[in-house]
Amino acid sequence: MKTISRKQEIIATATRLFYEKGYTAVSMRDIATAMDIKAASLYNHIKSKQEILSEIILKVAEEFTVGMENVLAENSSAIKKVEKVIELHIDITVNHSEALAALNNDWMHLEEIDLRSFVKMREDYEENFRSIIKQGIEAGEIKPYHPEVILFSILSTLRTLYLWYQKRGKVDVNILKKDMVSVLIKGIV
Amino acid sequence: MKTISRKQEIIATATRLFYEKGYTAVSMRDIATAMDIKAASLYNHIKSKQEILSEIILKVAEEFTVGMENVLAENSSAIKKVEKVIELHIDITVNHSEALAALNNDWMHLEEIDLRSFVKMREDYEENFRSIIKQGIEAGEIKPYHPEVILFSILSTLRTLYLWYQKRGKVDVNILKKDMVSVLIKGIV
DNA sequence: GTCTATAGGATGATAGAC
DNA sequence: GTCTATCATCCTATAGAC
Repeated sequence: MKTISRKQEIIATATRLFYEKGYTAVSMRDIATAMDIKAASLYNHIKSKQEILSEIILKVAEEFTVGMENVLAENSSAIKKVEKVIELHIDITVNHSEALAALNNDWMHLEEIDLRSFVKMREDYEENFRSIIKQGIEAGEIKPYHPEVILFSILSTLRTLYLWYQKRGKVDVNILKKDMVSVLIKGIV
Repeated sequence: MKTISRKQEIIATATRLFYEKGYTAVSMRDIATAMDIKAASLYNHIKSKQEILSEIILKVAEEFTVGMENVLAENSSAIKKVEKVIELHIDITVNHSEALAALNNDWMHLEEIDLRSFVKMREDYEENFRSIIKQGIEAGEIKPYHPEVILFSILSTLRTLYLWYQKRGKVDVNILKKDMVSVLIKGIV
């Protein structure tokens, strides 16, 4: 078992503080104080505040991207793929619930290169999810509602799941998956 | 037709900027520049930055509170009440889409008195919605899924509707209501 | 790897002239 | 009602000692 590096410790502390107050409202002094060191010491491990944000957001964004690619690579029905996407969100929520606050609310404070990279990943993700739903409708597996409404309705629930997951005190993952799949899917099949 | 006061102009400008970058990332200078005046001039109309935030958030929060009271006062089925709640969210989204960003993401920066007042309203609102759903389940109108999952799933979609509404370019309200009600309700009845 | 000291600039807010 | 000038404080980040 490797002990986590000082850099990872900084990122973990920042992730929690960003979750509580948002990126802009948290100062380098806040992060340092929470670690019982001085703000200047942080710069021995990271090069800027934006780098911290970038590491938090892009790491999780890449997990979504890889997860979606795996779902697309499957040889299964559209409805089964939607189920897999729901499970992907739940797994990431369980493992990185606090990081999702930054990803949802503070992505616009990324520096330009990272911002472009993030927006691209998010757009691709939505587009992939959209085509799964459209294929499901064409195949007659999913009811012919406006695909955009279905996409938005499922995605907005999954994207804010981290807020609820924190509040409820870490429900059992498998029960969560079963119930979420029921509620989100039963309405559209 | 009364022309809007300078104070309302400040609030409208701040609402837009808070929507784009978040409360903490927007300075009084930013607000003033957007109005083509100097930051010091703002203080002739408002007493602090937090007062602006408070006016934005509490005004909309009160609309939700009043709207929910009207729904509860109705003599109708639980499922009809859920429909009315969905329509309430859509109406508020259409009329105050930018203010909903502050309400969703910046409420924690309210000063203490307003913070308490806001949290109370939000908790009461959720509790009222929860009991409508529970009554619907007891009456056999709503499927007996975990009420918390139903509550969260509907509420998180409605709460982030403002993001989607902005992006889609102002869909027709009545079409939006019909589609949202279908997608959100059909899964649980 | 952490510290003190500090640069250089932004921030919310006030005082007082016009 | 807006301005200029300014205060006191906070901010990110760097330099250099230990």
